[in-house]
Amino acid sequence: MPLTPDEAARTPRGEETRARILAAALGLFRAQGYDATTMRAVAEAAGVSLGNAYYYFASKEHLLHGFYAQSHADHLEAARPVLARERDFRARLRGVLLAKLDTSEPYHRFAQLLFGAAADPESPLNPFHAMSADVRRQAVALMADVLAGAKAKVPADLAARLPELLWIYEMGIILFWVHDASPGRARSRVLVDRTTELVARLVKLASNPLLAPLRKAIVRTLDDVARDPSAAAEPPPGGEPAGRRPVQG
Amino acid sequence: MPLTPDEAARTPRGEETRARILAAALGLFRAQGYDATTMRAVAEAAGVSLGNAYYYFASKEHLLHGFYAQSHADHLEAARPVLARERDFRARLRGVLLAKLDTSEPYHRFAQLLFGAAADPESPLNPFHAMSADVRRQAVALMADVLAGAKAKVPADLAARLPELLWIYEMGIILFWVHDASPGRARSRVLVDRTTELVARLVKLASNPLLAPLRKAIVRTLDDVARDPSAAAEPPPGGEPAGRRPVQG
DNA sequence: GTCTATAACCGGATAGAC
DNA sequence: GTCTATCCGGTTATAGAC
Repeated sequence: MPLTPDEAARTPRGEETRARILAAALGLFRAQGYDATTMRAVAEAAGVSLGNAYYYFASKEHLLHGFYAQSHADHLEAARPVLARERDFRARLRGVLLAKLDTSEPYHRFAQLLFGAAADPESPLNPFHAMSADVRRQAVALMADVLAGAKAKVPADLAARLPELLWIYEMGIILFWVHDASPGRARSRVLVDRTTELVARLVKLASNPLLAPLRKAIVRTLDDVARDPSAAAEPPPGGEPAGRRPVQG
Repeated sequence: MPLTPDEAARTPRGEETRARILAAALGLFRAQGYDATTMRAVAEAAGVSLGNAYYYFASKEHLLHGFYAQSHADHLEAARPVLARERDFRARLRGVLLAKLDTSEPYHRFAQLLFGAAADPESPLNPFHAMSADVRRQAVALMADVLAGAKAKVPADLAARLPELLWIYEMGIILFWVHDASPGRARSRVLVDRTTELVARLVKLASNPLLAPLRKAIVRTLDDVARDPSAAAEPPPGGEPAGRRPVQG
């Protein structure tokens, strides 16, 4: 049973075929959405057989994985100038989030689906899931950068957790954006505008000695809880379980 | 084209058949999960034909709708004693959330799927979606009750928004719970324990005059944003669109 | 209006030959 | 690595019975 060469040895030709399939899929997803795009259409557009498409991507969902990577790369690129220019925490945060919305806009319809898959813990696409740990780490790292490059003073205990908190906040923004039907997603941009200011004020408040007890309580809770919330059952060493996702979809 | 009698005229016999199908589905979902449960199996377990099952439930997803209703009814029931007994805000909130976890526990595996569907704005199951507005309203109403029955003093502007905020908080708890693989979902219970205390402290702080400007800014943002975040395109009056969910799934 | 039975369509996924 | 053939299950359609 030759499994798909997900991260495994890749020949140059295989690599090219794989890329062609992914590109075809992303193009169709963007043009028609996810459901309307059949694996058969993807295969045809890529000029390969249906079976061959499945050789490279174990399921239709796995094709979405390529989207995450692409999306984050685009985001990094768009955020670069902001991070280079701004030193104010709020300005950095705001710029990075708006960059996220900008780069995601062409995929708005499609992103809804992503969020659906992302909420399913069994899905390999779930950002909490081990397989996507990489994507999540990178997103958190970006928030760490937002913070590190700012002149804001943040208590050490909070600073350790803040990037993760900001990432969760970013997820919330994206969730709103996904549901946002306003023209040009204007309301999402307003939301970023408003809430980044609030976040900045809260972070500033966190240094207030009067609020130290509360801050410490919050950080302690985070510490206790942050031990990988998705520490799900390890996959049995040396092989896939008998059926993949045997129970839930 | 006779459509399914969703809210429409129901004869007693039809009502009974409908209930039998739903019960069969919920049982199978709970026992085997969603994917593993075929519509054919549901029909067989309910003692009806496949066609008949589709006569009552337009799609497999629609069966999930029954779950929301059942789940909330169970929650209300379990929360009743707590709400009758406790007057302390934090105790009420904690009791209600733990009741939610308790009543949801048998459906833990299955609930993951629900969350997947819930994140999809096109899905009729999405709690933000109009079709489920009812379910959401009820959940928010429960939180309003948590607040109203408590002796806590909350500034009026915040009090108006707090039930919704608490509901979002509840959603976050559920999201964590869905991903919680600890035995007996112990970590989720700890999370409720810890965070309800933090929430109570925050609510108490909200009355502090020193923090009034921040509170007002937050409430104003909420007011501006709360104008139905999912005000998606109205469905064309007088009929279903040509294809349902033509683009996204 | 409620229901059965059956056949068919469609698309995701798999098996096994080349 | 790639293909063709096939399976499986959600969904639809039809035709008719109570």
